[in-house]
Amino acid sequence: MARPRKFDEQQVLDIARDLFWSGGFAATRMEDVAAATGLGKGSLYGAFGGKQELFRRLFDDYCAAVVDATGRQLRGDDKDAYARLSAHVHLVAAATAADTAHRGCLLAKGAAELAEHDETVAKRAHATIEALRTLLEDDIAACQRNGDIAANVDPGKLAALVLAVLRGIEALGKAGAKPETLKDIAQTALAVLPRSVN
Amino acid sequence: MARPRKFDEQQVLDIARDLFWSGGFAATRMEDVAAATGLGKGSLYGAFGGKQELFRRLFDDYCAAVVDATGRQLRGDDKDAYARLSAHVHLVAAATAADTAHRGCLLAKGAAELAEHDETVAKRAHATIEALRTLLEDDIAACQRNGDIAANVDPGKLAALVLAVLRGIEALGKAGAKPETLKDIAQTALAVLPRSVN
DNA sequence: ACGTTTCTTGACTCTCCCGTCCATAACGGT
DNA sequence: ACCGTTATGGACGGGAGAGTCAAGAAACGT
Repeated sequence: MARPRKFDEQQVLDIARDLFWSGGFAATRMEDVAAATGLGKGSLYGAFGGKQELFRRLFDDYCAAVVDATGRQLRGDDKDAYARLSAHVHLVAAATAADTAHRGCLLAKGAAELAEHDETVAKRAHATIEALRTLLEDDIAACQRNGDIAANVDPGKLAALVLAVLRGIEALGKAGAKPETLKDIAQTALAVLPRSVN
Repeated sequence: MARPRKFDEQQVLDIARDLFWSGGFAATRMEDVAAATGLGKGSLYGAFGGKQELFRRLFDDYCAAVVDATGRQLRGDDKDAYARLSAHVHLVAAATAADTAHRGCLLAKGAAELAEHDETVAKRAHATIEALRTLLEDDIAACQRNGDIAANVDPGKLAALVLAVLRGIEALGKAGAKPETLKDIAQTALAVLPRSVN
């Protein structure tokens, strides 16, 4: 009954996300998004409403994707819980080291630039962090049930510590730390976790 | 022989720093700086050259101040090295928790927003991080000489880990973590450091 | 006192970019 | 085939903000 869209909404969001990710919110122009996607500005505004709303959409998507990916890495049997934790920590370090453009994490970048002025972004960032912490806590608790990590430590506190280390790795990566340093941090962090005394 | 300045350059830098710190680089207008300092825009541009240069100046000052303050907290006798380390970690957590405006660290914020586009800022941020790491390493080495921390661990790697935790605490604080969580992280991080087996 | 030099002020220009608008195009139902 | 509806795209308006400029003010040396 009406003219259908010529573009894929999700694809536009992905392209826009990369632009905001690389350039930041303020430095990315809607015209850039239009040019990169091949859309006219009218279509862009018609479909997403505005710069702020567009960013919120892709920020939401990004947060959901991060939590989802982390969940897939960390959920599983108690038996492999420690292996998954170790793999995840090393993966974050490797990914940060591989990010030669030092884009960092859109979560951190977006939050740093917008959280103070945009309640929605701030809330979303907070919820994401909390979700990541919970995933870590669940996995660490599994490690404890399986005897890989000392059972006499609060898994929630260990999870918060690991999360801080992971966020710290990203922060240091953005600040230009050497890939080797990042990998060392991951390794040392895992090494100092209290193992079960068998 | 000529008209002297009516304002104190350092004071202007301090005020401008707070503005950039709270609002970010892009969102802070030179007019805001002029209004907050009581200066006209002409004086501002005459004294500092432009927005970018002004930011670089105060960013440099901030970095130097952070390194200086950390140095004063961490340098000293081997005997008290561990106490200083512990105090420092707890202090960072407490300071982050007390930052109810979630301004975070100007170092992280500035680096996130500008490092990609401003080589000077990126280099300065990197140098600052490296300086902090070295201070931590020296103190941890002192702890090891004094028998407070296991001597069979590379102090450089422990320093990198502690630094990551500290940066992570700030990142989580900005993301809205509860003060209690931040303090827990500090405490847990210190608890998992390998103590000497006496 | 006078001139020189530098500082001060705020109005002005110029650029940039968000968001809008409108003429046109494409589709589906009837 | 026609018409209503929605998408398209580019031109346009408007506002905001970075940086400039020129006229006046204040100090200091002579």
